[in-house]
Amino acid sequence: MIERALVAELPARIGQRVTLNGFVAVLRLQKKMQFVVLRDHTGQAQLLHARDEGDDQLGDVLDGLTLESAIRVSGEVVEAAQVKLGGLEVVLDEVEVLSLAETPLPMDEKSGLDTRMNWRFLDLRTPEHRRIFEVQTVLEAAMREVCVDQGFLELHSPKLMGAASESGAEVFKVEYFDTQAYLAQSPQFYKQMAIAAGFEKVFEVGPVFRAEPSFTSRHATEFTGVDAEMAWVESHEDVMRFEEEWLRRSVAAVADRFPDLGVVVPDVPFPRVSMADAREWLQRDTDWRPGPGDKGDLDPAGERGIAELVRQEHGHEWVFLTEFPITARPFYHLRPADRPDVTNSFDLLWKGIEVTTGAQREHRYDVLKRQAAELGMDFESIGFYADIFRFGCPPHGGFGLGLGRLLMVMLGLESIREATFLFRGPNRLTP
RNA sequence: GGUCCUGUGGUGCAGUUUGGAGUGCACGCCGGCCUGUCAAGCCGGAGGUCGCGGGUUCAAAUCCCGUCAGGACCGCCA
Repeated sequence: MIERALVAELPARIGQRVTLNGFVAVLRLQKKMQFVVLRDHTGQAQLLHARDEGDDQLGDVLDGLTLESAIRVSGEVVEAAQVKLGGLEVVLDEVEVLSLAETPLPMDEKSGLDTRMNWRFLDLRTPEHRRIFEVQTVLEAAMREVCVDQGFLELHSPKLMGAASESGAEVFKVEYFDTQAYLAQSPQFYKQMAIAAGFEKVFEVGPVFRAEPSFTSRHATEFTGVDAEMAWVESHEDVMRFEEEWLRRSVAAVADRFPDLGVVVPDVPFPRVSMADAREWLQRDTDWRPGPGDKGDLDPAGERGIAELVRQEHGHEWVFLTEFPITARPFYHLRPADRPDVTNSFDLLWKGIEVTTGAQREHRYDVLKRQAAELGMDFESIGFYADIFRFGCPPHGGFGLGLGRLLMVMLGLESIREATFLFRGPNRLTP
């Protein structure tokens, strides 16, 4: 393979002949002077060719270029203070068109999000869009590193299931030979199985599937979930203490690597507000009121409202909402002995967007069975799940976090579609 | 699933209220001119079943009904 220079290295290679690979970002072809801007994943650089009067094959090749074509070029790197792009340019002696782009391009930087999604591979050539996934990579690596530091085992639980995983509602059905399978809505039950297996602390980063026709800027039918579960917890407070420190370190890793993003590394502990207090606070200090069909929790407007109140009072972007009423939580959330109307549970909001749900889980077989029955569920029919609690299961708790949502809030993106390599929603299965 | 908004050359828009020839703008595309451009510039050109189907009308991008697609908020959630 030809030794390839990257645009970012060019300042250190002035006076040398280099070979660059990249896309054609700009063409400014004049009669005598031809300028091309080449873009690789590290930056953009101006290429220059002064046309000859006579036979000029190189100039002819440049004349045939189109925007976004993939090219390989060679030439000398020269200092050129007048060049606005980095004060240097490459004087070409060789150009190879590796793949000529058709014209015109089906989208440009002004295109709407849906058009951009249709041509996502072109959209992602934009440096700012690529950046989202550079941030994701650093964020995810940091999350994994903290977990490994803390002795967590990484799980890869199955996504094909014989029975619906969590609530039993809104799961995708798929054909499975001569029977039916479901796509995992959450690794919830498998994380709990790992706890029963004595794994102590586990986490998983993987796809989850939701068959909910949700048309909002923060929902997807397939997204990457980051889940963690810990054994021997005293309450959900232990889970929150882990999560806030885990996030502080993970966000710090991003802020460290990408200082220009202006990401605020949060202080710990994060503010905590019980659901009951949050509702009271909102009704006292804002015009928020419970809507019809109120279940004792908050709607998105309430979540934005409480986040704003917390920001004013504590100067903090994050808030744990705790002690959700049992009406708003699934049967397996643990209810404290002294307050049977609430659960040892929490949501975590960042800038008013829900990024996490967590809880201490009910680990006592008989209690779990009773709570399931109260919601009209036959606990034992959920197959293997009931068995987890029959042969000694540690008290435990954990949480699930939406990676795309976290990125979306972190980068101030308008939609989770931007924070997802290839978005999947109710009306989008391609590309 | 509910409510509201939007579909007009390749892209992004204006035109729709008050019906009158596919009218306009920016970018892109094609051709010409152009020694240093850098949001290149100047001149010329091509490119449209106005999302789709039906209706009203002498006449529909424009009004009405249906339908499809997209968006915002709600419900649901991460």
